[in-house]
Amino acid sequence: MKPETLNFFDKVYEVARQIPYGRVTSYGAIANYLGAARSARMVGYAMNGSAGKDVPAHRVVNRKGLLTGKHHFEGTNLMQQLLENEGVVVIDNQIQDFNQVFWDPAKEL
DNA sequence: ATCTTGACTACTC
DNA sequence: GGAGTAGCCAAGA
Repeated sequence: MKPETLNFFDKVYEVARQIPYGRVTSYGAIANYLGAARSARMVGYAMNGSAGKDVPAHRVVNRKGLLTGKHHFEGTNLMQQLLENEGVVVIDNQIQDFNQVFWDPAKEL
């Protein structure tokens, strides 16, 4: 495995892992940071393999702050519970004050 | 190599 | 303004 040929997934994992506590980001933001702005779907897809890793996938949501991927978690409300536990207000799978808790890796990293 | 799929996003109606 | 359609890219079969 070549260093410069790091899998897209691995890059996503590294970025997602650096998401600060109590913050969230969007798939598109991560994809943009990786240089693949149009691969937002891939980011989410990558999260699919984040299970068992230190990747806080629950901090990654779509650009609307909606917990679209909550179904991929164990429980249906686990993702929301985790976010709320970090201080993020989530109501009905929708992150409140998304703009405030939003964390852009391309700008803050 | 071709086709399908997917935790997305943006544009249109 | 809610819902539908299309475009995108990368990975797996």
